[in-house]
Amino acid sequence: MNVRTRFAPSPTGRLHLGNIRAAVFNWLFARRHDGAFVVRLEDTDVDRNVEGAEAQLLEDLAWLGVDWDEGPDVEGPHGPYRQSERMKLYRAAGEKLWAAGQAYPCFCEEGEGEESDPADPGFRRYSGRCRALSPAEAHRRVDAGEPYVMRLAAPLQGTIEVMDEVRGAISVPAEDIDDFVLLRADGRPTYNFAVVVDDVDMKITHVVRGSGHLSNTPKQALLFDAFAVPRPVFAHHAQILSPEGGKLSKRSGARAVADYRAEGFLPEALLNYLSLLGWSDPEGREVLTRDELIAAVSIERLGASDALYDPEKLRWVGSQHMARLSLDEIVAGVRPFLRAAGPPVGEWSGEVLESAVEALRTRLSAFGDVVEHLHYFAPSDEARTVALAAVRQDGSARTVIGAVAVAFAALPDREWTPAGLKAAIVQAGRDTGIRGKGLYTPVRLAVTGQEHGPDVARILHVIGREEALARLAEV
RNA sequence: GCCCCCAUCGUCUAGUGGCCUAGGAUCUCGCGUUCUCAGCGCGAAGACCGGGGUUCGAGUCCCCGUGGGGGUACCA
Repeated sequence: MNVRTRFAPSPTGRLHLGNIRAAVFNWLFARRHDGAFVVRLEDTDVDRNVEGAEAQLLEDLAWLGVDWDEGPDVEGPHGPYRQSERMKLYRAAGEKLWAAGQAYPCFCEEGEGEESDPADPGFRRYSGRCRALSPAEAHRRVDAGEPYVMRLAAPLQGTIEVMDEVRGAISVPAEDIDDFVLLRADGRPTYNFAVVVDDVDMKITHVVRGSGHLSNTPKQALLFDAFAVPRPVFAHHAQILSPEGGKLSKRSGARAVADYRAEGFLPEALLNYLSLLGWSDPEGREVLTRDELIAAVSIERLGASDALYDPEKLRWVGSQHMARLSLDEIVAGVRPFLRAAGPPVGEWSGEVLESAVEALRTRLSAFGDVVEHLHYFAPSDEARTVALAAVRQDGSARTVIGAVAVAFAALPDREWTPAGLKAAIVQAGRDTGIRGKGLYTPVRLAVTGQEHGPDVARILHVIGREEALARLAEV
């Protein structure tokens, strides 16, 4: 079978962690089987469409490395790929179902003709009143221009069974699904109808999505049946919930894909983390490349229970991917963030830049993290004041600083390197008879204003002779 | 209200009746490496939601309860 999957977002805003999850799996799955991945825009709700959202959405997908074979901006044999441009198709599909006796026009006002149950306050269901109309009358009234909606002639009794690849067979009583609306009075399709018409037309073979869509599935299955086409494979995976377990909303950490991008997060790492929610590698690996994910992905390994978004683990995955990068790659990734930080760090280049990145690389989950660690090179005034005071109070420390300053001053320029500086410090230690902590800490304090941080020699290399000597002289 | 789905360490998960005195990852803590921090290595702590069944045997199967998620729209 030629696998075809799709991602069908609404252009209502940025792509979020929640909605991207389905895109990731569908894409991985299509690639795994050399199939096609289709992007379709569900923009039938004109009021909710947001200007520019479509372009951003595609941009976010592209950044993630999720590429599509057919979509709004790619010609394909099953287009157009915007629902707003497919209106004729939905109407035609409605007519077809009517002609086949699977649907019927309904002339009731909205809310009219519904059954209710005094014993069950929340109960509401369309009675099927217009279903009883004779074909002749229905046609007469439609032809007369009377407003109507098209409803599905849903099964009256029995149970509707749907096969879900993740959770097995699920069934719902037929009475719980009424003759829902397919085409609105203004001719626009409802969500469930548009989805199925498109999935049929676009020959979608696997519908993989979050468990939130599970309750739509029986309705959609009924529609596939009404069209007399085979149902696609349905698979409902875990949905992403907020860290607290509630719905993933902006407040609860549902960040836009674009935010991660802006922070310099590695797209491959985000892809990796997302795939880990509700899916597990048969070999138990947790850090996987794009290609490894494609090779490993399968519906069988999808989980049924919802997963909580865990920013901590995301960071860890990010750091793991970062660790696999070469120094050059990190330098390149970090450069824009350094530039934005302004001088002097914005002007680092060559060996100095490399040294700085080498000093910081184990602390990065994303390129943008680099700015949080710049204080190691450019300490705040308060930090230095406090640190300097501590050094001045300590006779041994002052001795060290003096010796180190002398050693540094004598260091040829070409030896102003991490190795050369380290040697100079060691030499100063020998001269003063002070070693270990007593030797390094005063230097670190005087230079960085902090007790902890990356290799002191590296920091000295980065800040340069002039600045380094100036700081030591302040003691 | 009614319908559907879900339920293993705080979190992500492995586990398809005996291999489970429940494994891995993250997080936390300790030790080691090291001038310190980060990283890395090693170790510790930490879970089968509750109650009934079925079975020689249940984390694994069934039922009920509880909790969570979703639906119940001429929203998507």
